Amino acid sequence: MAKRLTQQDIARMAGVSQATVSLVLNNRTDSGVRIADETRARVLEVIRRTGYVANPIARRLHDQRNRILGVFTYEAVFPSTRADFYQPFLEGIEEQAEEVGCDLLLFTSAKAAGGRRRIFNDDSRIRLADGCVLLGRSVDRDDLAQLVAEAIPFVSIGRRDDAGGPVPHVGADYPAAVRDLVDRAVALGHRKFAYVGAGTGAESSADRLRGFKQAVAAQGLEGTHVQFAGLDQLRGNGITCVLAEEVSDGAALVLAARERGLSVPGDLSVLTLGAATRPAPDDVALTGFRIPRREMGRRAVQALTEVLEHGTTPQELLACEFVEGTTLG
Amino acid sequence: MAKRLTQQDIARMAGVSQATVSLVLNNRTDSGVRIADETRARVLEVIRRTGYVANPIARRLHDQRNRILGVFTYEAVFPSTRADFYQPFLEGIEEQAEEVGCDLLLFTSAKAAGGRRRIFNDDSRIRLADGCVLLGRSVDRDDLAQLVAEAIPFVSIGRRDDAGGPVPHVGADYPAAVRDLVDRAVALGHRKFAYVGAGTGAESSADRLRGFKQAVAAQGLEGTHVQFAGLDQLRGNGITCVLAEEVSDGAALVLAARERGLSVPGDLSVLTLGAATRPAPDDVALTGFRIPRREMGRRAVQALTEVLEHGTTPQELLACEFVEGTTLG
DNA sequence: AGCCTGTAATAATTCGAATTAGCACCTTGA
DNA sequence: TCAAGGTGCTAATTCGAATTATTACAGGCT
Repeated sequence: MAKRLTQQDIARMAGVSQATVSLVLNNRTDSGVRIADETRARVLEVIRRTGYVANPIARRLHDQRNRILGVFTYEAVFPSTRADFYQPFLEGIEEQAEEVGCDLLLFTSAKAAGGRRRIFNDDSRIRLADGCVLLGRSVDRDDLAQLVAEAIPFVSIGRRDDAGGPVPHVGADYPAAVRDLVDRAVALGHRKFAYVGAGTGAESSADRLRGFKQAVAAQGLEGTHVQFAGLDQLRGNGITCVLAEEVSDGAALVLAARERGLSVPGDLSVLTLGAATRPAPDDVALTGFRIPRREMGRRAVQALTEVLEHGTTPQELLACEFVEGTTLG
Repeated sequence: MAKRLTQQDIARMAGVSQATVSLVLNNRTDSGVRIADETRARVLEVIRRTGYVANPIARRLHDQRNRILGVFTYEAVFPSTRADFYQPFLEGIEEQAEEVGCDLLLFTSAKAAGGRRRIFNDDSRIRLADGCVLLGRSVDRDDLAQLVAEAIPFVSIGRRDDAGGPVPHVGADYPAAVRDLVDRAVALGHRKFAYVGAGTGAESSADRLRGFKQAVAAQGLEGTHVQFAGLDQLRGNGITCVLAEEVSDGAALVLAARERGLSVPGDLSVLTLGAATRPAPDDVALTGFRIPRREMGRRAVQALTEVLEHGTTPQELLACEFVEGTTLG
């Protein structure tokens, strides 16, 4: 197997020094560097003849960037059961990575010590990348704290509470989106609301519930919070509008109501808050909002670029887009 | 911007030399190298505390392994329009990569000079990875030849013709799968067949058509080949069984026939050969075969491991599984 | 003391390309 | 004839980790 050509080889063939080859190759014409046209031509001719291409490895060693961005997820990204959630984010990430000329490193080697991957284990490879995008509904708090403590350049997709310091993130503005939904419902005459879902745990859940509470408080209305949707219970309390954190919960509620002979949105309005932890039927046109997942992916990579270049700590919330369905009236 | 830690830094902290850190890190215990347990422990402690990981670039400049496997595709992998095709392969790739403890590098930086990515451009990063899996319906012949010529470890998913030498690949055994379909149809009484699809260009197309021709020849029957499916033309020629390369073409044919009041498979049988270049409706239960995409992904990574370890040139075709649908009778 | 034998660690070099400092040569001009 | 200034190129160093050759030192033996 023919050994790869080096600049030294080219230099020898052209009867010049390795430095000259490098200068010609990089077309350096700035101050203090001059190569005679005749020499330049001779070197270029040898390069053309041999088809020499600079070894990217050696080249990267010199500047301080590998042009590799890491993508960390707490579970495998490709299984189709996870596709609904990860896919749109990754699409944006890939797009922007292509834009800035970086390759993406998926940390598949992070062995699941007990089912779930960890960023920091005895042989963490996180530093292989120049920086890292964190992807997942929730993020291990210890991992997060360590990332901050060790000043590893990273950006979380999804807002994160401080963890021993501010956490750079690109999230969705759930409070605003939920408030908007409540306000629309109020405008249509609704007065008694229920929030169905965890409302706690992951920041994304807490943010939604917070938006809900803010909205009902601002309107001076009643709003209750339950973990699970009990149709009878809701109806019994005179609730006319339900906000379901999970899309699948919302859809299930609509189907259950209709099965019971109730009209949606005639008797009950159901709004969804976009969470897609579980796959949901797509034959129910729920009213709610769309999480700008792809855009979040793009922005996360842009933010990471800023972190890498200026050492900043970007935090940004993107607006969610209202989706006109058939379940609000 | 916090500079990346180097072995020199670790050495300073542990009060030893850079060489010692390297030796400890690589767990070198062979002849002539000895590190006192106490020293080793001290160095390891600093490494653990700092989360230091060797710079892959520098490491790769010197020897040959990074535990990074590259994945090259000629287009973005994540857009949902491409998901049907890439997803199952990637699932297998990710699975096996996790198995062997390697991270995956997606070459998103390969600038699309004119829409399509290229492996070799002025700053090819292919060598960042230990080896590379090539993914796509067709592969640029020049790229392939250069990979072979430069002895870059790689494995193609999908059989490839020689390109200045044998091309390592893990493919699907289309000829056998198509022959099997024809034989089944013959057993049910069919005598006149048509193959609908390119049948040329990509190896996967050519292989299918070859299998088709072999099968009808072996049975001494008639088989015609057309690029596009014209229902009238097919019927006019007395054809009773159509093999459609593309799933979407097969589905379209079935829908068109039924719209025309024809019965499938009563009046016409339609078989699909699994190509998923375009998204297809999933409400038509086509009879045909399943391409073991996920398994191919797995095997490709295994094959790549063999290439890396033994310098072999594995070539393997996996069997396709017959899928009993409702369109053959 | 002098010599040998292990043991434990380090200095120095290597990989390939980029960069900086500086050398050797050639004109000019006084 | 010699300093000044410009031109064209190269030697030497750098990046970070791996490896080879070498040194330093302790303890045992004659």
